[in-house]
Amino acid sequence: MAENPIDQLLHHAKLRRTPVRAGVIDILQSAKGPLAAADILAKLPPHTDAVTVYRTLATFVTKKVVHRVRGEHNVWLFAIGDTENPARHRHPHFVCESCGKVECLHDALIPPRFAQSLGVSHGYKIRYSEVILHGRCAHCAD
Amino acid sequence: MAENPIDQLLHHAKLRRTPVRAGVIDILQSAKGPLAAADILAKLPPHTDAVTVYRTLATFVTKKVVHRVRGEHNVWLFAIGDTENPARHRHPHFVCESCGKVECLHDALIPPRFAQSLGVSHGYKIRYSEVILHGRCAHCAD
DNA sequence: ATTCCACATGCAATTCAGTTGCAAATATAA
DNA sequence: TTATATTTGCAACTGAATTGCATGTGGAAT
Repeated sequence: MAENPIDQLLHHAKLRRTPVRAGVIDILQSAKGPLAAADILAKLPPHTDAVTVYRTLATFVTKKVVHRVRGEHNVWLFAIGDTENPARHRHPHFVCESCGKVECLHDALIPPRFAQSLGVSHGYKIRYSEVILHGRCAHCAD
Repeated sequence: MAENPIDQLLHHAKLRRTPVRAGVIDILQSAKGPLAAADILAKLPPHTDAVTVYRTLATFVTKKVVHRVRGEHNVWLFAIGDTENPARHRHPHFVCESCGKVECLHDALIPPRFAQSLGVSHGYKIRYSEVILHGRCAHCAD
């Protein structure tokens, strides 16, 4: 029972270690940004079942192992989150409208009470704010 | 050539007046919030073709007659926008995680330079900020 | 009022992300 | 090692949205 980082992550989330789960975590950990299920599937060993990947990702989202963002075309993209600190999942994201690249702005902080400052009607309870910045990345700008 | 509001809107957008276009505008104008293509289709006369509705909405988006928001389950929702003032399309939206209702926060203002304040990397050009507040509406709260 | 044609529509077929049901396989605790 | 709750794999399905193409039409030009 070697407690490498992946084992720790899965154990902490109370999930069994399976090849697909370990593979998905490994892929997301070395990814530069959020990936679509199809991208992840393509990086997994051949013949890996897509349904298993979808279910793995869904499980990871509910267990807060990963978080998901919407890409330009309403496709879910997944990124490793901070299991210890769920609030860390709630960072803004950037989408490049030219190359489609998506980035997590890990360190950006959505101002506390930001939602309230927007004038939500009385009686509404805000749980979290989804912030997606659209523009052009350094590579695609000008 | 009666220049009622719908005619004005279409004429301003340099689009021909057709029954489906007029119907979609009429439906969106009297809607309480953003609607999915399927909702709009359901309110149009029977046997209206779904493809026409999708194409109509796509045209309206590019002509800035309407704007679109993503609902809870990655489905596009459409709402009438301010054709005169495109910046008005860029308001925050609210999604109720309980009943699924989506609202335009027409009057809320995303602070100028909000995006910049989030610490985007150098060289990135932000075109607009997408803000979606998730929570529970007054009806679903507590 | 009539003509004409770029633009808009209708239909059928297709794509693509994601889901569901169920039987077989397997990770882990006992 | 065994027992069982979980997870996987397969096949079939759903639902949003798109595409190709032939037909129809709004409205400017005549």
